[in-house]
Amino acid sequence: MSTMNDVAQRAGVSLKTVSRVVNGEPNVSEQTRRKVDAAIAELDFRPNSVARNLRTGRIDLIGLALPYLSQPYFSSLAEEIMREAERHGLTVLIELTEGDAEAELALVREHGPHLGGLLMYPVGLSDAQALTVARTVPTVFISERAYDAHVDRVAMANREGVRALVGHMVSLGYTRIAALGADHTGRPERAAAHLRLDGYRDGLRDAGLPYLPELVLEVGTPHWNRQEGSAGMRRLIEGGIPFDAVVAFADALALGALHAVQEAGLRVPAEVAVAGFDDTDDARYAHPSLTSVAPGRAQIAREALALLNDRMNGTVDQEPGRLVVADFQLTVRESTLGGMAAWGGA
Amino acid sequence: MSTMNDVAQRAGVSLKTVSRVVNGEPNVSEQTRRKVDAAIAELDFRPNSVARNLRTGRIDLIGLALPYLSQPYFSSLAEEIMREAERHGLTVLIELTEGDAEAELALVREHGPHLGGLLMYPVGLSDAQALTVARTVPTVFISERAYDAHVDRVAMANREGVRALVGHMVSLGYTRIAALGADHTGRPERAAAHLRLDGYRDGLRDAGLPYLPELVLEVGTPHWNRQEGSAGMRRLIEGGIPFDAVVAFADALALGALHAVQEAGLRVPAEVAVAGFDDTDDARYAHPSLTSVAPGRAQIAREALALLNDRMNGTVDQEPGRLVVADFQLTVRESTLGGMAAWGGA
DNA sequence: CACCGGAGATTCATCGTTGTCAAAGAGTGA
DNA sequence: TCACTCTTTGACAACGATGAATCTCCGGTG
Repeated sequence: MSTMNDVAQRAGVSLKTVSRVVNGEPNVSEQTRRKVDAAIAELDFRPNSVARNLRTGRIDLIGLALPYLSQPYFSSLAEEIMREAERHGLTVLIELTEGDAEAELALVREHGPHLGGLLMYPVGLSDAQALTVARTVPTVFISERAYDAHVDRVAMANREGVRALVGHMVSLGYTRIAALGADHTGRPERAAAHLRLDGYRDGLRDAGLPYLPELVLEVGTPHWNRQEGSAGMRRLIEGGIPFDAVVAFADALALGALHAVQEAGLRVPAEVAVAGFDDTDDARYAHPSLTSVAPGRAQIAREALALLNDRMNGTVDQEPGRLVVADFQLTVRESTLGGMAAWGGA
Repeated sequence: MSTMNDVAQRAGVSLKTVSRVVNGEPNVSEQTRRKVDAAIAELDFRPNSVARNLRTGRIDLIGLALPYLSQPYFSSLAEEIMREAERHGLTVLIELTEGDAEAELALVREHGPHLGGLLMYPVGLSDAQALTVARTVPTVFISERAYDAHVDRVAMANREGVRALVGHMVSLGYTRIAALGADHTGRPERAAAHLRLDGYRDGLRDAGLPYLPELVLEVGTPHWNRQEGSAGMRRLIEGGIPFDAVVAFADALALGALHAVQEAGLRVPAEVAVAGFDDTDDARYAHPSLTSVAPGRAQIAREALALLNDRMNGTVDQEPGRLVVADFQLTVRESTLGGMAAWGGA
């Protein structure tokens, strides 16, 4: 590992001049610059970011706090964010919270002060705690839950997305549309479920269809998975309640529902249409491929980093928190259209 | 952000004494230690790891280079590794290579010198390049491909795992067992496929069954996914070749196969048994739940970090590379047993 | 009583950079 | 030629911590 000093000696200039060249500062003659560049190349010198960070106080390392990595939505979000961060010249440090408020706070206490910024998908954090986090380190939350007005947040178009999904179903002639994944506990960490249910109601209202509580299925676990989806759907089927479409609030639920429906001998989409939310890879590869709301992951990543960048540069230091809602896309596949695309098509 | 200096002033001792206390060094009186601890608590002081790293040259940050995060095997591996690293007091920096040798090298050139160590799941790296990487930074490869004898590597029991899987099938009475996921290109980056095929042959030989080339299905893409699994299985079915079991070399392939088999009207496992490799969550939640070889992810994480730790401490500096093969477990579920467990069990 | 050993604490230099400030050279106008 | 810019360059301190060397007591010895 060569240092700036080595480069300086080799180029026959002072250390500071090398620093100037490396950082593209002005007031270096073309000739010197070339000499230094040559020496840098010869020694394969790379500035020591540790030392640089120490000196400047700026850190090009940002944290990304997620509950899990093993769930498709989070791993693909992480991928997008890492790609976007690279464009900003930032390195991403992923931290797992397992959805525990304690861990979320501990992480911030521990690493927060030594991170340039933090992107966090909070789960257990209360309003007050979120504020604490944001005061420790420049933070942008990626969350469906509305926090106190003083923190920045990027969210999905939960409500509009499901509304559009219902509209899509209606336009295809389905009228008894079940909702899968509702939550009636009202707990704030289930905000996504609440908003999506609102969207479901909106969609029905748009179409002049009645809201039928018996078509609204609550599921149990805190995180939506296939088992829950399948179990919920079976309850509906066994209850003998007629339905011709299912809007699931997550792809995992939809995939579970798909199974239960097919297991019951119903054809998808001929007899029952199924759609999900998240547009994960699993949805694309399902059989039949699953219609889903793509929440604009790339845009979420982009916006989150844009907001964070502002915070890190102090551009918006005292502003109240900003909220960005990403655009969504309705990705229509076989599970609501039938026979139009080969299995596996996008 | 308070510094050691602040703590020193507050406690009325020298900066170095604070350093001693923080690092648990001897030769500090109990009384002083208490004073310092109190000051640390009052100021909520946390040592600046950037400065510490600069001074000591030791870095508690290790890289984890993976091709993707969005594939279940990798994201769950990453989770395990992060958990294990925490136990060693290390922080993990995940880097994505997209399976490109160029990116793998670039990453090492760029970040390598400033990382304490590196865990890498190489894809495109040649033998010579792997050695280059290992010389840049203490490295442990997690890879099925055998590299040059001078690098450390942790691998799965590819061959033994599939062999056991075939044995399991045989013990249940299946005799025409198809292999899904073979590779005949011989390209070294497909080592996993080669080893698993070897295991398949071993299993047949153990049982005294003939190796039938028409039951061995090659798949196309570099990474195994459901579409490929399903396409391969359909070729087999349409070819009219009789079979009563499928050993897929990856869960994704097995899930695709499951669909194709069921689509063809065959019951699993009554008429056809299906099993995979990797033991991902998807396998557990599939319908029927999928028998799979669990490659010992936790052990892989543990061993990889143990090896890396040695390298980082220079304990084994000049030794030739070491190879650890993790134990595997055969996780038997409905897709080979039938009717014994409720869906989603195990 | 002078001397020694050792625990407990301190001072000073240092890791590899960047910010500040001053010095040296080059060019300009009077 | 001199005073005065403006550009280019360098010396030095500093970021926050640790390692080496040193200093200060204090009790124990001969």
